[in-house]
Amino acid sequence: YVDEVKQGYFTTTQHNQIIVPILRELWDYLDKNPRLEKFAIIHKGVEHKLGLISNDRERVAKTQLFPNSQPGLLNVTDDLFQFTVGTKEYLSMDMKNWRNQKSKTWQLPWNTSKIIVPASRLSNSHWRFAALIDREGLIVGRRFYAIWAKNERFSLEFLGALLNSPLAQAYCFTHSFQQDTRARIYESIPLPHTLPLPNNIIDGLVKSYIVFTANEQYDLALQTLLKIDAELLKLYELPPRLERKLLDFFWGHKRRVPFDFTGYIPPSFESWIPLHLYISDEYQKATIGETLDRLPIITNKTTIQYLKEL
DNA sequence: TGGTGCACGCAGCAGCAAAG
DNA sequence: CTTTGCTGCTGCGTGCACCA
Repeated sequence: YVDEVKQGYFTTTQHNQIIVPILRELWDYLDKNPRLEKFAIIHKGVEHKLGLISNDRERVAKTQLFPNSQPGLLNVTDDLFQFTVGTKEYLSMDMKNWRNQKSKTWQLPWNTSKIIVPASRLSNSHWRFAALIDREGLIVGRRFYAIWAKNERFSLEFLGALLNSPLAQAYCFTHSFQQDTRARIYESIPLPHTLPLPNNIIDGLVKSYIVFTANEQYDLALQTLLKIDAELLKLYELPPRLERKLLDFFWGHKRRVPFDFTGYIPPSFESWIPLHLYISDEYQKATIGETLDRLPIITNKTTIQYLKEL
């Protein structure tokens, strides 16, 4: 007998089960790409004294500003979405509440701009988490990680688009089996070989998306979000077949956004057209509502079920 | 300069709770 | 029962002091 795959093809879980990650072909294709850790530094949020959160949460977090406090996030809320968050709290900076007096996490530059991602998964679906762009200088508790860009040329809008993209989300889904997404999983998200310059098209689209969602213009927000994903995927230069496989991975899964988003190109649409061509073509001709009416009807249930199970 | 041991702070595990 | 999310706790890796 001859071994047909190398041992490295497999990954082990914490229970020593041997598994083959989903979308293995895609991750192999991106194996030589730079990883997030090369361009960004990630830290866990601050930690309070043992028992303090359970017994006296009011002492560390209030809904109103109070002396020696800073706006921030302590727990995940229902209105935490990709790019945006509704509910914010004010966290006490009082050293008496610190888990460790010498902790460096409290000294981090919280009042600077950064990306915030949750420490635990937000859903069991293929959309695992939501990345926020924080320009307010929020301080976060240990249920979150903060991500600072190492390079000035690396815009926060691009970083946010990258983390919220189907590629990063699929990567975390297929590489993490725990309740929590570990820092090293976020750090190892593959990046495109060539990064865009500041003020690129993605930056503008992300800024527009945030405005549209704030104004509850969800049709425009959905169109913009599709464009963000399309522009970002273009940078990876994936073979159309692989890009399509990645997008189909999300068909039927609810995305963490304040409107309905459950898929890209219907699986019954059989040609391997890249997303940017698919939406640009549709976008020229019609509004998104009309587009949805004109989408091909899914007829082959076996095919759909097969794609869902991939 | 390199080797060793130790202290400490954080990452992540175990287990709980709430909600459906 | 499952899903989602949280906190208490602790093993371990990092970094530093000390020594040759």
